[in-house]
Amino acid sequence: MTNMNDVAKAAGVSKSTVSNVFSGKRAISEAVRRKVLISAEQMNYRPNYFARSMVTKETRIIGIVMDSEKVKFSQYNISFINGVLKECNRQGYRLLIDTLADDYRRQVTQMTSEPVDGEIILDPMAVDTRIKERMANRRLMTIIGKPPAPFETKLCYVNNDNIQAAETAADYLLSLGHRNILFLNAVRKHTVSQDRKAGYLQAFAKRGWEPDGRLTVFRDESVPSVEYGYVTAKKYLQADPTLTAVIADTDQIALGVYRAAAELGLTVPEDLSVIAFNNNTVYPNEFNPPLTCIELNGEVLGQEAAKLLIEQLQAKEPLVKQVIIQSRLAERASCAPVLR
Amino acid sequence: MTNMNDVAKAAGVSKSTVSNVFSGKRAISEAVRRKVLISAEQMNYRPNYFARSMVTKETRIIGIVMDSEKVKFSQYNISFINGVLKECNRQGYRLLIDTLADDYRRQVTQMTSEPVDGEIILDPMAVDTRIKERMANRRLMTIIGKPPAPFETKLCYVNNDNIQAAETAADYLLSLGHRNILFLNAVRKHTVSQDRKAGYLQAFAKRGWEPDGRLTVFRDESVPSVEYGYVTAKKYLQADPTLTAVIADTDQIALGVYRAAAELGLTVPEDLSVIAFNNNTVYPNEFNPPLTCIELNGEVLGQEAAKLLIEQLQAKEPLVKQVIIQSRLAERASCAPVLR
DNA sequence: CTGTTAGCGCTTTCAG
DNA sequence: CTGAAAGCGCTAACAG
Repeated sequence: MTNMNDVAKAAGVSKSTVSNVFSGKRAISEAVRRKVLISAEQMNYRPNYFARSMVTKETRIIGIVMDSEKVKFSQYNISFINGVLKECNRQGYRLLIDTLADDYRRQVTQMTSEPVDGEIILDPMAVDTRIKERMANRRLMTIIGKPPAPFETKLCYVNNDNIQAAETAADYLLSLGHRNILFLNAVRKHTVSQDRKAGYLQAFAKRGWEPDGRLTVFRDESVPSVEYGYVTAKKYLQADPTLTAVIADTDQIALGVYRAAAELGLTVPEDLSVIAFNNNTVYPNEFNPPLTCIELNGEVLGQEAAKLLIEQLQAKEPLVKQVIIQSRLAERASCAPVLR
Repeated sequence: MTNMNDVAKAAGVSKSTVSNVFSGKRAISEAVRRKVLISAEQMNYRPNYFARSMVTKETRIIGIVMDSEKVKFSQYNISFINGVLKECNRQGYRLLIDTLADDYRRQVTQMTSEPVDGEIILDPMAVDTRIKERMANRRLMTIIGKPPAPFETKLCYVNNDNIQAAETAADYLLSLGHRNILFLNAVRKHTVSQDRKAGYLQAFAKRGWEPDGRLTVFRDESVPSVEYGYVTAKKYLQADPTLTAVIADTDQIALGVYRAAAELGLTVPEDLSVIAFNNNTVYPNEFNPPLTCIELNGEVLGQEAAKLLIEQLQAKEPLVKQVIIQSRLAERASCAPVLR
């Protein structure tokens, strides 16, 4: 590999002149600049990324770390990633999927600093060693979702307003006259599910009511989405004919609900209203009937996360800031007033 | 930041001993090893990623580069990425989304070597500067899809067997008695579309027939998938009542076809058979009727791509190898024998 | 505006 | 099995 010295010699200038041509940190006369660039071009030279990073202590790479057990992007993540990517591109950063399998993490030979300036942490958990460890090392990060309670006021995070989202969903159904609403929530351990439950309760509370606690179901992680929606909805709908509406955690779960309804001879939305949280506008629109949704804008979430992280990287002072993203109701055709 | 020297001093050993403890390149007595590890732990030390990379000339990061215009993962890409990630994890590599906006790429200050050992190149085009440039610099890569003709025999690539896939689709419809089959193909410029067209023609040819050339339509990139399926299918179906089947490039396009059919009073599959290429088993299964597909296994593609790239990285000799992935027919309920 | 010099933190000879 | 010394390719501080 040809290096800076070679280029300097070929162009008949000093190493630091070449450095400055490429880093732009100091003005260089146009004549010299051109000479250097031509030599570099001929020799097919480009500055070495690591050598530069080593001295500047900056990589211009941000990491995204997910739960190392799953190491798999979901439907949900993809729009998020696209948002992150968009902002990275705007600001000249690269994105590293910064998850190593646990087998590797534990090996001493793999114990190195992370090659990133900062990280976006996905799926924070109530007890999260990833976050603790990074705080101990003063690494910069932004969390997606609500961080564990002890850190909530100390960290940067970006989150959907899950309380508002769930309240909007429940309130919408209540306003259509529904009273017995089945809530097919996500996995219990995540903070999202707790917030959504709170929002759901709040919608009832605002009217001075309280829903039947048994109508909030938490998902079992091992069951696929559609299956979860199908099995659970079928069970509850059969057991309780007064149920007139379902809130589903995702559009795929709603699909399962549709199937259950069809099998039970229930028509959506005449006999059963269905609403879901989701962040994909393509499929829900083509469901039969088109699915009314609370649209979570994953792309905006991702973009804000990247923006907030990069803001931290460039700030002189430590920065603590939260960004909460509102979601909105997209009325389509899966909800209707309850028939008396 | 604490460095190797600090740890060496604290542990009362030399720098190179510390180095060997962390790199595992030379055996170290258990007593010394433990002493070093304890000191490191106390000082919260981890070897610096870049300093190491700089001398080993290895990053253990692989890049994935997409068309820098779009910088956006599609539905299609996600399972692919998951496959790549799976293999990276298995082998202890990290994944960098190695796309910088064109504005940045063109800046001299951003001209550096890429911080990766090798790259996976997405969406190769007939004339692809990304590939040319990398070949000139002897960078290691594997291409996804068929590389531009001049390089086809010189590069590693992984591809779906698109000819086989399209032939299978067309043959299936022909065997059901369909003769006038509309083919809603992808964008013309990609090699995929050409291969699929070839497969489609081949199915006819094997029976000594030739389809009406006007029945193969290429997609206009600017139109969203569902829209493309809807508008095109509607137009052709109205113009030509002898059409009894459609091959759609993706499940979303098929969704558009469903809508067109519904509007024209055509029932799927009785009046119109629909089949699509796709790599998502969740949604198509829940369509009404469930969509018969040629299933492209994106995850396998991704995994093989990563495997092939890492194989190159570790090979002593240059390696040229191709991996072709077969796809299979998933019969669901959107195709039926043609009625006479 | 240009050049000289001293590291950044690690691995890698090469001697012990 | 351990240690000393020489670089990897770059930037930054300083002097001209």
